[in-house]
Amino acid sequence: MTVRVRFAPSPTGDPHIGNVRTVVFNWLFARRMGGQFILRIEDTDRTRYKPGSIAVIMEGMRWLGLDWDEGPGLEELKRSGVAEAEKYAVGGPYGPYIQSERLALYRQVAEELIERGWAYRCNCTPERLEEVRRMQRAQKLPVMYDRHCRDLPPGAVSPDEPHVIRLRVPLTGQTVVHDALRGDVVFDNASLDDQILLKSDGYPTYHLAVVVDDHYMKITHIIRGDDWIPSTPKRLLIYQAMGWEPPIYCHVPLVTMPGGKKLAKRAGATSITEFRAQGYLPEALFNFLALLGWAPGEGEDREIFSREELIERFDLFRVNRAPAAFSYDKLDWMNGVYIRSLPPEELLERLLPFWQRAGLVPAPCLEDVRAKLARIVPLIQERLRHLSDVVEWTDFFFVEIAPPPAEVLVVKELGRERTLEILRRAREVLAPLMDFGEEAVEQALRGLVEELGLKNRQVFGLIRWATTGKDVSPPLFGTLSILGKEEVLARLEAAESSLLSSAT
RNA sequence: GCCCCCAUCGUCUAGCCUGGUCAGGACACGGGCCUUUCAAGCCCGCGGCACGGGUUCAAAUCCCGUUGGGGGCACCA
Repeated sequence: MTVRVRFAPSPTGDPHIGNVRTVVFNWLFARRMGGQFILRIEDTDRTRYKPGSIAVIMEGMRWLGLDWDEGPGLEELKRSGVAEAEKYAVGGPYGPYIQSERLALYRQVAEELIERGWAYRCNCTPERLEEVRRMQRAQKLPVMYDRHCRDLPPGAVSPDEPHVIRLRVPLTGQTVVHDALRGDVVFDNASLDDQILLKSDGYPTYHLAVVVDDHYMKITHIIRGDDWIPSTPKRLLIYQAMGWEPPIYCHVPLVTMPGGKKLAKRAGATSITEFRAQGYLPEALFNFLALLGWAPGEGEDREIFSREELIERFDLFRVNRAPAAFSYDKLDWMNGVYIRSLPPEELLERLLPFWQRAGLVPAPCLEDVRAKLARIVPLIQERLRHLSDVVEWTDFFFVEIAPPPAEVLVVKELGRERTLEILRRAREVLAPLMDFGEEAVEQALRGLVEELGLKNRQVFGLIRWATTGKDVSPPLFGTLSILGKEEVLARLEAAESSLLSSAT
C-alpha cells in the first residue's frame, strides 16, 4: 500500500508556524515511506476566504522545500484567481484539488446520507439555534443542537426551501478513534452533536468535505493537530454511514508560544512569510521544525541534519505526545549554524536581497560592488544569526556616517588631548601606505600602539568608533582595508574635527 | 459547564513499550580561556523525573488518584 498524506489548508491567510510544523511531519512521513504528499485547498468558507492566500501558501511551501506530488492544476488555479498559476500548477489524477470545484460531489454524498437514514434536513433559523445555545449555557448543559428537526416526518422540510443537512448521530453506543500515537480514544455517541454537513448556501462544511475528499483521493494517513481529536468521531460516523474504510489517524501535539500559550500574533514571526523576511534560512527552519516534537532517539545526539538525513531517520510514531513550545533562541542558534556552514559566495547571494531592500546596494548589482561584498562576507559570516542582521553590521560601508560625538570618542582614561593625538598619528601612519591590504593596515596600527605605549583596546576602539560610527563592528583591519585608504583618512579627520569643535 | 489530550532541567529532548548503568544531549543562563569590539571556538558550572498512593527486592519507567497545563464544544477550518 502506498502511503498518501495531505496538507489541506483553508485560504484564509498565511499558515502559522504550528501548522507548518505539522505539514513538515506529513511531508517527512510521505518521503520516508516513499509515498505521496498531496496539497488540497479547502475554500468552502466563502466569508473567510482571502484572495491571494492560495499563492502565499504555495510560495511558502516551495520556499521551505515542501514539494507536493499532487495539487491544484493550472485551470482550477486560474479559476480561483491565483496569479502566476503556471508556477504552482501540479495537477494529479484525483482532482480537482480545490474544494469549491467539487461542490456537486459533496451534495451527492449528502443526499445519499439522507437516503441511507444517516442525515436529515433541518430548517432551524440561526436565531433559534443561538437561543437554544444560550439556554443551554445558562443551565450549564453541554452546548449542542437540540435535534428539533431530527424526527420530523419525511418531507417536512422541502429540498427547495433554505435548509441545512445534518448528520444523524446515533443516540447510544460509542465511537472509538484508533489513534496511531495515542491508542484508542473512546467517545460516547450521546455526547456528539448532529453536525451540519451541508450549509444552506450549498457548500459543505469541513466535516463533510474532508471525509469525501480524503476518501476519493485515497488518503491513507491523516496527520494533523490534536485539536481535531474531538471532531474525529463525527467523521468516523460518516465513513461508517457510507461504508468507506477510514484512514489511519495520527494526532500530533500543538506548538505553543515560548510561554506555553497558544500561538498568536505576538512578538516574533509566526508565519513562513515572516520567517523568510526576517532572514531565516529555509533549511534551518526546516531542521528546527522537524525536531520540534520529534527526535531521532537513542544514540543520536546530533541536532543538525540535512533534509535527506531527516527523511532517512523520520519515524512518525516516535513523535512526542506532549505539546512543544516554540523557542526563538534555539532557532536563532540553529540559523547561525547554517549561515556559518554556507560557502561565502552562496551566503553573498542570499544576503543580496537584504542589502538591496535596505537600499545599501543597488538592485542591478554591478561587478565592482559585488567584489566589495565578497570581501565583506567573510568578515561577518560567523557573526550573523539572521540574514537581515547584515544591514546593521555593514551599513557604514555603503553610507556616510555622522562623526561620533565626543562622549564616545574620548578614551576615558587618556583624555581629550591624547585621543586627538592618537587620531592624528593614526592618519600619519596610514597615509603613506601604498598597500592598504589587511596585513599592511594591521602592521601599521600595531606599530602605532607600541609607539604610543597604549593598549590595543584603547587605540583600536577609538579608530573603530571613528571609522564605523559604532562600538561593535566587524574585525577592524579587514574593515579598514575594505573601506579604503581615502575613506578611512577622511573619517579619521572628521572625528578629529568633531572632537575639536565640541571641546569649546 | 460538558468532553478530550498531555506531564523528564527555564525551553527542545534521550531514557519509558522490554522496571535495576551518578537521569544523557542541545538551546538559554553563569564563569573561564582566546581576543582590537562583537561573534565563533574550547573548558567548567547551574538546573529536571509535578504531587500522593500502590505493584515490586528494586519505579522516571507499570497501575490508580490529585494537581497543573493545553485543546474542543459554529451554517470556521
